[in-house]
Amino acid sequence: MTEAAKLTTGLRSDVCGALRPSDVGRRVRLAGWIHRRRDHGSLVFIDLRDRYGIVQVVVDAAVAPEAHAALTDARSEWVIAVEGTVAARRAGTENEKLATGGIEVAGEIVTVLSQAKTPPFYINDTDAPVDESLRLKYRYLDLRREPLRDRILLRSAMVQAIREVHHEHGFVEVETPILIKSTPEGARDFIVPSRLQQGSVYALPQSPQQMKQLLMVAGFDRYFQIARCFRDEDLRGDRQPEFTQLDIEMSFVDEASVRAYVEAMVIEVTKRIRPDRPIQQLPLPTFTYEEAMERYGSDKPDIRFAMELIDLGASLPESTGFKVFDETRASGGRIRAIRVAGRGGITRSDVDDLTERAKRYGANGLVWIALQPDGEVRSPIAKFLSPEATTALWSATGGKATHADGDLLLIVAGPKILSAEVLGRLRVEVALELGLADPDVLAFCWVHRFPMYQWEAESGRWDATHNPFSAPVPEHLNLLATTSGDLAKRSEGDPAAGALAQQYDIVLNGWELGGGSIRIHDRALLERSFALMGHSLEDARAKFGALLDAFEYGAPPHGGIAIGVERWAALLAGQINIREVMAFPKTQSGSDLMLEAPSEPDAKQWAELGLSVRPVKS
RNA sequence: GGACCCGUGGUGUAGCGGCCCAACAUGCCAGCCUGUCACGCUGGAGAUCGCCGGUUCGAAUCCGGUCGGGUCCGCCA
Repeated sequence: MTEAAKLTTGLRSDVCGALRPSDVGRRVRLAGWIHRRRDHGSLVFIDLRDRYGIVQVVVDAAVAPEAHAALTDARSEWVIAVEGTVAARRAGTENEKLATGGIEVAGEIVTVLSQAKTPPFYINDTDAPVDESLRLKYRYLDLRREPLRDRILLRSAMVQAIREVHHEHGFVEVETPILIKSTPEGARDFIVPSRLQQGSVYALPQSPQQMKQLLMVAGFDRYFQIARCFRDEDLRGDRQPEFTQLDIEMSFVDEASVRAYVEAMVIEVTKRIRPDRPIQQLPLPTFTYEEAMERYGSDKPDIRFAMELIDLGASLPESTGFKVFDETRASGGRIRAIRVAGRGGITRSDVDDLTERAKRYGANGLVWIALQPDGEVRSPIAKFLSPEATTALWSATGGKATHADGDLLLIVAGPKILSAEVLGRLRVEVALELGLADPDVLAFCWVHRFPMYQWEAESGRWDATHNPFSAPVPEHLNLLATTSGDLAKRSEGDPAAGALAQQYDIVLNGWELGGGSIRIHDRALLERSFALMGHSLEDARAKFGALLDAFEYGAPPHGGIAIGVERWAALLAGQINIREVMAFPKTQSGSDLMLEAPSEPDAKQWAELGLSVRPVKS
C-alpha cells in the first residue's frame, strides 16, 4: 500500500496535497476546507485545503451546473467534498508555488459537508499578523494555518525520531504517574486534592526524577519517556506551567557514556528533522562551568559568535586612577570587559539603555569606552584613568580599533559571578542586535562540572545548584562535609562549597536544552548530601523514603538527563517562544483562553473534596 | 512580589486635545466577469476607539483605576 492510499477513506480517494501530473485522467474524490474561492461568473476556482496541501478545483457552469451553483454559495472554510477528474493545467496556467500546481481537478459533483462562519482572522494568509490572544482563543483555527500546522508536524516528526532512536539503542519506554507525592523542593508543585483521602493532596510531577531512578533499581537498564511535567512558577516565553521532557536514565554508566549516547541521539534526531541546518561543531565542544562563566558569562553560552569576556584584572596596574576599579579589586571582585567591534559610534541614548540593562541585571553600573581607528577615545572615565592603565586596557582587549566604525568596550566591575553574568547577558543581547548570530546555525555544546551546592544564607543550608540527586565528581567525595564536623551545623566556609557535581547540561544557541547527572546510588551518601541541603534524617525519609529504601536493595550506578522537548522543537523551528510549538499553550497568567481555564469549581466538587474557599484578604 | 509595553470596524494598522458621528488596507455583503491562483471591476454595510471614573467648554487622544495580552526582573532544585 502506498503512503497516499493509506489515507483513503469512505469520503475521499485522495488527499488534496498529493495529486501530481501522473494522476491526470483519474477520477478522484477529495474532501477539505475551502482555502480560497475565485469566482469568474460561470467559472469558479476553489483552492481546496487539507493537512497535506492545497489543490485547485475548477467548476464550469456549462459542464456541471449543480456543482457550480453549490460553489457560488460556498465560502471560505466551508468543508466540502468534490468529485471530479484530474486534468493537466492549460499551458501557461501552471502554478509553480503549489506542489499540485501542474494539475487541477475538474469538479463535477460538489457536496457541502459543513458550513463555516467567517473566521475571526485570516487562515489563508500565512504572513498576516494576528494578536496572540485571538490566536489562543481560536487555537483550532490558528492550527489550520500553515506555519503553526507545520511546527506541530515538525514536533510530531521529532518525537517520532526520538522514539525510533531510543528503541534502536535498547531503551524501554515507561509511563510514570501524573498523580504523585508532593516533594516541596525546588519549584512550586501543582496540587490535586484527594477525594478518597480528604485533607491529603497529590502533586503533579515536576519531573519523573525519582521514578526513573527507581526504574534503574528495578533493573530496566535503559529507560526513556516523553514525559509531561508541571511547575507552578511564573511563565515566560520559554516556560509554560506544563511542558514535555524527554526523560532518560541509564544504568552502569559514567558521565562519558551518558553524554556519548545523548550527544549521538540529539545529533541524529536533529539531522533527521532539519538536515538543512548546519551544526556548528562535532563532536560537541565541552566547557566546564567555570570556563563557561569566565569566557561567556553564562552557564548556557551561545557560541555562534565569539565576543568573549576579557578579565582585565591581571593586566591593569595596581592603581588605575579610577576608584570603582581599584575598590572592586581590593574587595576581591573582577573587572571584566567585552569588545564590540563596529559600535565605536554608539549614541548616548544607546549607552544609557545598555547601562540601564546592566543595572537591572544587578551591576552597580556600566563603564564604556568608545575608540576610533584614529585613536580618538570617548568615555566618561577617560579622564580618570592613568596613562599606564589606559595602555594596559588597550593591550588586554586587543589593541587599537580596527573596525571602520570604531569599537566599543563595555566594562563591568563587581563580584566574580555577578560581573560575569551581567556581561554575559549584554554579550548575547548586543550580538543578537548586531546580527552576529547566524540564525541557521545550530551550535550545541556541553557544560559540566557544576558546583554541587550554593550557599543559602537565609536558611543556613547548602542548596543543590541543579539536581539534589546528583553525585559529586569522584575526587570530591570527601568534600560533602562541614567545617564543624556536624552536618546539621553548616556554614558558608564548609568544604561542600568546593564540591563539583557530575552534572552536565546540553546547550543549544544559548538555551539550556537539558540537564542531567550521574546520581548518587548509595543511601548513606545521599543522606549525607540531603543533610547538607538542610534535611533532617526524618525529613529526608518522609520526602524521599522510597528512593532511599530502594537503594538498600541493590542499586546500580546510574545517571541520565532530561531534555526540554518544546525548547528543542522551538529552536529547530526557528522560534524563540515555546508556545509556537505547542498545540494548546497557556498565557503568561496561566490561562487557557480557549477552554477558559482555570475556572471555579462548583459547590458539589468542593463538597466531595471536603474543601471550601476562604476569600483572600485584600 | 515588581518594572515596562500594548488594547481603535471581523483582522492588521493610522490618528495622540477641536480639522474625527474616526482614515487606510484587507475581510464581509451585493452585482458583473470562462483561466484565475493575494483574480479583477462596481457598489454597500460595518467601530460611541477594552471597561469604569476624572480633568477640560471639548477626550480615541491627558490623568487615575481596572480587566485582558505581551516582554522583562525576581522566581523556575
